[in-house]
Amino acid sequence: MNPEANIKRRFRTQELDADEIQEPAPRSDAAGVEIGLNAAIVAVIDDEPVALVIREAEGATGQGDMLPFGPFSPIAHRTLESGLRSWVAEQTGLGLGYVEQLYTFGDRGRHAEPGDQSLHVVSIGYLALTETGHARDLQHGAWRSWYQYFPWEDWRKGRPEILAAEIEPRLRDWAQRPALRSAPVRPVPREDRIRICFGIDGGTWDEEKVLDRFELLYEAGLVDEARRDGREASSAWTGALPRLGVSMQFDHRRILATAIGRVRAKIKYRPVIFELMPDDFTLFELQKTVEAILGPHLHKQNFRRLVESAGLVEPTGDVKTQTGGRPAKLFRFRREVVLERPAPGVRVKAIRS
Amino acid sequence: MNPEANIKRRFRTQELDADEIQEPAPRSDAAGVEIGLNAAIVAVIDDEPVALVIREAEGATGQGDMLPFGPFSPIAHRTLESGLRSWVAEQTGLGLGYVEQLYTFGDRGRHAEPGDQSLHVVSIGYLALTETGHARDLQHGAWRSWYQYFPWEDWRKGRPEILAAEIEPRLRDWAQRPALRSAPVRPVPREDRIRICFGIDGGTWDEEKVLDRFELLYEAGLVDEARRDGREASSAWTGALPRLGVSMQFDHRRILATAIGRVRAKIKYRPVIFELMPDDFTLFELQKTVEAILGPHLHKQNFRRLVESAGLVEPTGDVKTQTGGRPAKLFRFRREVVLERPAPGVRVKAIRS
DNA sequence: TGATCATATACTCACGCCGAGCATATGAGG
DNA sequence: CCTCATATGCTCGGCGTGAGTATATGATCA
Repeated sequence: MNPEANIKRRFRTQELDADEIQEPAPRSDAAGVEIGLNAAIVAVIDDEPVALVIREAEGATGQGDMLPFGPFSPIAHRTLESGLRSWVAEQTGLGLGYVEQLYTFGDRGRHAEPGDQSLHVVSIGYLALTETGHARDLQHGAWRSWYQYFPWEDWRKGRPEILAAEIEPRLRDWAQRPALRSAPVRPVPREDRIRICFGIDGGTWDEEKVLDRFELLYEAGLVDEARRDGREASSAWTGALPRLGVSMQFDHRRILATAIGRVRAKIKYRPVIFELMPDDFTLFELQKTVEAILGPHLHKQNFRRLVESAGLVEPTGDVKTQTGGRPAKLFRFRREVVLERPAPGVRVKAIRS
Repeated sequence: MNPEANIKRRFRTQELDADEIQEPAPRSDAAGVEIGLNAAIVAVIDDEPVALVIREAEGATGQGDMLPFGPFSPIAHRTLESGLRSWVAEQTGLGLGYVEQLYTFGDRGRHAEPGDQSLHVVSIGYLALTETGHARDLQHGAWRSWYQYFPWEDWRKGRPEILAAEIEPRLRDWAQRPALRSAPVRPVPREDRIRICFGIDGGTWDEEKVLDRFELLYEAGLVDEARRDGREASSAWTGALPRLGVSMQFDHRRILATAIGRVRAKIKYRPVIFELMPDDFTLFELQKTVEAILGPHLHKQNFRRLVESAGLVEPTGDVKTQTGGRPAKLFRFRREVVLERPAPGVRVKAIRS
């Protein structure tokens, strides 16, 4: 049995995803699939969470920022990850440290430039974390706050106004309109999806659902990428739509959303936060970095107790003065924790026989 | 700036992964990358966790079982996931329900048939969960206990003997030998990796680290796939190596390992376990299914309390007799929970301003 | 120089989750 | 009808964690 010699068209099984993407007629052939490697590189600079973007010159053909990316070449690249590192090094001058694969996007139309709907690119998104010190080595590109692309995710000053002012009314309007081509077996009502994603009507805001929120806005035609991809805008708001965040080229904003959600989730069960920290830091600086990633404020004393009792840090012996008050003890990451604890806090804990 | 018109060979940045794969000379050109869609389809039949495999006829060219898979065709397939569903339907007759992307594997040599080391295939692995009832609709292929491929993961009867008898001594031997080509910046000593992955010397067994354990065995040359891919076997044991689990073709065992780890992790924070259950079930049947996935036994009363108090199930009103004792109440999954709770149990909880 | 303030650090308490054991209900099978 | 196996219900104790209060120490400025 050799399935590779057996490419033919076949019937569509029922689709479970509630996706309504328009389908342009494909033009390229089966072999013409290109693999794009995309890097969402995250750092925290001056307590601001930032992503590394390549900014398009004004008036250029494309529209908006891009993430560093390039095609995967099986000749030049030993692995997918090394290919990514090469592209990032070439395009930005940055040598990556921590790198983690996020997701592979392959929907039609998502990664399409205007006028060329048939380019079939499968995007493999990666998350990279960079220490603030290294972040300043940048040669090309720019660090840009990720809240410029997702203003509704910025809860540092309380609930963002854009939610009640712009997003929620338009989403409610969209929820009233009939779904066009969705054929999920058991569709989740739009009202419920909105409530879950945006935590309204008694729901709670889950800071990890960054991608879900962006995809909902995309489906509702409320972000520029949706209109660019040919999705019709909400009829009631056509022409009067404000830009919900700064858009990006291709599906890069989706990849960045995936990255933000992943970081926010991961720092809770893996010590990846230290990938963003310099070698020595105060506990308050650490907390500020965590808050930059997660959003809302944390309880200071409990944060301190948590971090110390978990054995995540150890004091260096030095202190940092000029903090505006009592000098703060400096700490460093205890790398040995990963050798000691398996993974802090699992839910259903098993009992040993 | 157009990175796509800029494919050329570039220097290698430092590699952070501790990988020592041999690198055959590439033969295909840059455009010849094929995308393989692979499905790890999981079910629980008679309290046994099983995966759907295509069994190779005896004496055929390849060696070992395969997961259902096929190449992605941008013409025939609207999305990656619909392509996967098509391939599975064709090869097994099974219509998939819950499907989730796992990981994209792209290392050289991993997905290579003997004698053709230059085939460049990027494998996108998927996890699918199938209810026991649907599982019997199978037309081609076979359900096979996943512990046949990973006997060291089977802790239902206590710690598997194969660990102390076969695996640990060989791993300790491997740890003593010098690393050949690894060039990580901050290498984790082999002893520590073994201790973390297999929970020996005071470590704890983490049932989610299925992939880490398999990759360690691969690196140590202790699984058949490693030898097939050209990795030299442990010198001290050459010729006397027992097979550690049943091997699979290509990198399918690695994908299955990823799938097992993902299911084990995911049932702890998402109600995916019900994708494996029939509509009506007793709480003990539910517990048995969870235990089939996770391994060790759970505390019965606490499991019951957890499931009920979380609002995950509701009684149907019926009972199931002939259970050998008092008839058990039948329950069904309360789908509304996903509309109510965001995600049970996050670690660092944020306080509202 | 000393008063004042801001920050760092320490201690305490209470609630709730969860591991663990005991007790009771109910029907099957001999 | 007795016995057993399983289902179901209840309770206790420890620990994690949210949250408040108290103290230490140095910067800043009148």
